[in-house]
Amino acid sequence: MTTTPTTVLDKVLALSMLVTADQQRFESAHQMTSARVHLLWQVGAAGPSTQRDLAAALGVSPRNITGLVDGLVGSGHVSRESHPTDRRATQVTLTASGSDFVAGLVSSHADLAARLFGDLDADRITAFVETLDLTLARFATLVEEGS
Amino acid sequence: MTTTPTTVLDKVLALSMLVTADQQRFESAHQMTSARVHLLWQVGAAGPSTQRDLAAALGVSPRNITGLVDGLVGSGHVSRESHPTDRRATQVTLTASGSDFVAGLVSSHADLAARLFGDLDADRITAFVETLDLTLARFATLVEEGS
DNA sequence: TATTGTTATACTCTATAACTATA
DNA sequence: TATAGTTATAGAGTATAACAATA
Repeated sequence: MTTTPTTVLDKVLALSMLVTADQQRFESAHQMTSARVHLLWQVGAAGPSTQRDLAAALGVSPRNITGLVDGLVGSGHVSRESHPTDRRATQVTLTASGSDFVAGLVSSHADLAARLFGDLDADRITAFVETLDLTLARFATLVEEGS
Repeated sequence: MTTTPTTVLDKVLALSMLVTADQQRFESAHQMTSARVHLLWQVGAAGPSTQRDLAAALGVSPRNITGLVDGLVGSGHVSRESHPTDRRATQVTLTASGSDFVAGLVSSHADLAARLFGDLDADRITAFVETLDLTLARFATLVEEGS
């Protein structure tokens, strides 16, 4: 029985889709959308950020950030604070409720990872990660060739 | 150096995101959106389908399918044919252009898979797929417990 | 009476372009 | 002159609810 490259890729994508479905359950349970969660995650990771920085980090337009922040201010997850040195800019900051949400997100992610990979042999994990690293490195090579 | 389960999961997701980015390049090169590609892929896999069936397969509302099919009829990728036995229903069918597009999609996917996994040792591939299968099986267990 | 697809309406995410306030 | 964010406008994807034609 030979395993084709396409089969391997499809299994990776199947796993990823299941993880995505899990995230969506978390989101709808908290009446939150993916775009807003992404923004909260970013602010949680980078700390208070200007909308400009968030637009760059999320790869969307500044106008889009305005709308997402509007929604998250409305739901009480973030606040707009004045920038200490640049009066044009605002700093998007997590509220207590926003911090709680991000903490829940992180722990839900860690829980899932632990239940998926926590019981596997150390050797198996090592080999698995090695293969992933090889593949990710190969992607970088492809991008160089492609562009 | 210990590898945490979260690190493993994040690498899987990183690979998946790169694949997704590759798909998006393909889509924008063909002036196509993910939702429409998904519908075309489904029709390619299942053959001519009612809009009802497509709604169920894609997990979206029937109304949504109406809009997607409208767009794909406009771009010439599908046509609405009358259902042979049920006069309420329409059958969404690939045109020649739609079939070409799906064929391109399949070969692009296979190409990427070959470049990512084609040169790896057979042993490494076997171990990798085994771990993926273990993890996917574990997901099924989680879902049973969860619901 | 139930089902298929459409019209009506609305919300979220996304984009570009023009504008205001600052730098 | 350039930059940060907003208003204006538009389009795609998504949803529910009401309705027509057909089963």
